[in-house]
Amino acid sequence: MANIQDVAKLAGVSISTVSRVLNGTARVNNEVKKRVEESMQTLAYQPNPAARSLRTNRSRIIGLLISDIQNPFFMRLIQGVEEEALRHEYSLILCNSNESPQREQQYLDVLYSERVAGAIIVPTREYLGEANLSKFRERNIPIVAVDRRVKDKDVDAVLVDNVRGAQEAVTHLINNGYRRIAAVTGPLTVTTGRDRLEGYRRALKDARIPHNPELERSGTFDAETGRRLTNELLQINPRIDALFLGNNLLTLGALDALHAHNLQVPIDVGLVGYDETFWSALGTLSLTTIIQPAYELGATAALRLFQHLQNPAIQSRQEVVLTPSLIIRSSSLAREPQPVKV
Amino acid sequence: MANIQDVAKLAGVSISTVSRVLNGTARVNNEVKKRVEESMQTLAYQPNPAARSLRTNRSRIIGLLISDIQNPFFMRLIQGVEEEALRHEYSLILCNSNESPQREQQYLDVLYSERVAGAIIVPTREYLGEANLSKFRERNIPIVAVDRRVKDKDVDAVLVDNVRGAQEAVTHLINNGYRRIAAVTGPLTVTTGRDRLEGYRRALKDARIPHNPELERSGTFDAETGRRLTNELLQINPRIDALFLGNNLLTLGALDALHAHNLQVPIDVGLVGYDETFWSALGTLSLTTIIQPAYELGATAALRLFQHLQNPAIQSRQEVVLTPSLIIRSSSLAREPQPVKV
DNA sequence: AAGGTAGCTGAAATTGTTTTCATGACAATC
DNA sequence: GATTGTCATGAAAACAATTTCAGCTACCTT
Repeated sequence: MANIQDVAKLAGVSISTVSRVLNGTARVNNEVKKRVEESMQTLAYQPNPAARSLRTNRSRIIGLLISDIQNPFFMRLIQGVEEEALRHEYSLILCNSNESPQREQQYLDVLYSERVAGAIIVPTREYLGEANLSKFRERNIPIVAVDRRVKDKDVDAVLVDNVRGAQEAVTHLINNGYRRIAAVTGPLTVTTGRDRLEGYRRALKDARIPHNPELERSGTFDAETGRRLTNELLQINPRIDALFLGNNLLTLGALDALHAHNLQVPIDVGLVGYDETFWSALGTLSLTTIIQPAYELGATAALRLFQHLQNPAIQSRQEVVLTPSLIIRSSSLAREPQPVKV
Repeated sequence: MANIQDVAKLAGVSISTVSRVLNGTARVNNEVKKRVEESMQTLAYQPNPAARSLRTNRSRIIGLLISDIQNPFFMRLIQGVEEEALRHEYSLILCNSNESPQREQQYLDVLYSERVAGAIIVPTREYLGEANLSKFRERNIPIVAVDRRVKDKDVDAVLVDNVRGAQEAVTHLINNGYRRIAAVTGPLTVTTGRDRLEGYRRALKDARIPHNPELERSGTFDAETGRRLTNELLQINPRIDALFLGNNLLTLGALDALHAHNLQVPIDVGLVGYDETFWSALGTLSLTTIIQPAYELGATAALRLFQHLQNPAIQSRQEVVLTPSLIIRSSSLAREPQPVKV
């Protein structure tokens, strides 16, 4: 494997000059430059990233720490990050915290000690912790939180407006005649759980529907939880007439529970889900859902990270909020529409 | 950030000794060792991976190059690799070729120049090419192909028995009274496409059902293709009575096409899919499918890779073949069972 | 003609580790 | 008592790049 010396020798220059051509850090005579470039070509020279990052204390790798690799939503997000990284000629270290703060911490340590150039994180908790942040800050490694906000100061975030999404979803149910609307949301320790519950409440409030805590359930973002909580809700009398689900996997479990109870969607129970996914419109299934721009979420976070990398001087914290949209299918359309004035 | 010198100074030894303690490459006096370890503790010392891999020409990172990050099947596979990597204290660079050989090549170059310790690849083509392989071989970077076989010599592979899976699926349809069975499979340029078609043919042959090329369609592994090819198959007279699908996304498209034609599964058309996934048993849907051990596929490939890394002397090529299994649900059970003797 | 400057280039230091080679201490062998 | 061997340790080289500093032209200014 050719190294910078070989290139220098072949081109008849010093390694400094080769380095300058490589990085464009200083002017090099055009002819010399050409000769160097030819030498790099013929030797198929590729700079050694280890030597580089040893010297510069920075790699061409960014870390992506997500919370659930099983969730299709995050696959889109990963893809967004990945494509943007490819475009900027960075590689991507993928880490999966599995919603476990311990594992998240473990991976933060890995990313730190690997000296990644930057990190994009779907946090599992409210704070990443000043201990972590100051370590990264000290080494000038930017961090961008994505999908979920953290309370730490100075952490950039790229989010979707969850309050708005949920509010829109539930308002849609109300406008279509549903009144006893229950909600199954994610953990209240993360903004995607809390904000969507908040949106649900606001929609009810705006429509002057009394708030009933019994109709609110929350738990972890998985199908089993969706099934369990939906089962609980279905025990309640009088029966709920609609269900708002806080993410795609919760929806999956809810559908299962409804089917087990022999309840038809939307005739017996209206339904609006969160996250557009493979099975949203599959066969007889036709779910009204909130679409999140998952790909854009990832791509935007990556772009923000690269802004930091290209201009380390940027200090200001930035919060980008993308807008979800409602796609109306039949799972929410069995009652007489009864728009409520707000 | 403390470096090895700081540790050495604090412990009152040379850096060589610290290195020896760190790597266990030679005996160190117990007391000295203890002192060194304490110093590492107090300084929160973490070895610099860049310096390490510069010296050893090997990183603690492995590359995973998959062909479609959107497919839930690969998510499970990724998770298998990721957990095994974590256990061995390796990080994972994730690359997504998107079934494009160009992008695959691009990423192979990235992995090579990043000096990954090893690579796990879901190939998009029949050959990785001797040019690539010899480069990796020269630097002693092991490669393991996963899910799909390549024809190159000396590439380890971890596979699922696709012929067997498909054969089992189609035999099951036959045993349950279906006779005009069509197949929609993936691209014939990859083993997961070709082998499953082969399994389909063998099942028919074993049952002495005449082979009808018109009932075989193949295309890329996505829902749109599944829909299109199923639509084509539904034009044929007399109508097919069952459908075998070559992967999860093809199944998704097929279900859509059947629904659009107002055909009921399994009454009008029996169906067996490939890959167990979120929507296999969702509401009224109840798909008989071939389950692939996706997680094990990834974990096994990673293990094989680490075998190579721990013992670079291993030369022998190994092909591990895992066994798929059939899970019977109602999508294949509307006819009178008519077992065929084989 | 002397001095200053802009533009290129090279030598050498630097980064943090692993690894080779050398050394000294001490025990075992003849 | 001389020689050999083993063990623990340190000094220094090597890895491949970036970066600082200094030097050398060639040209311009006064």
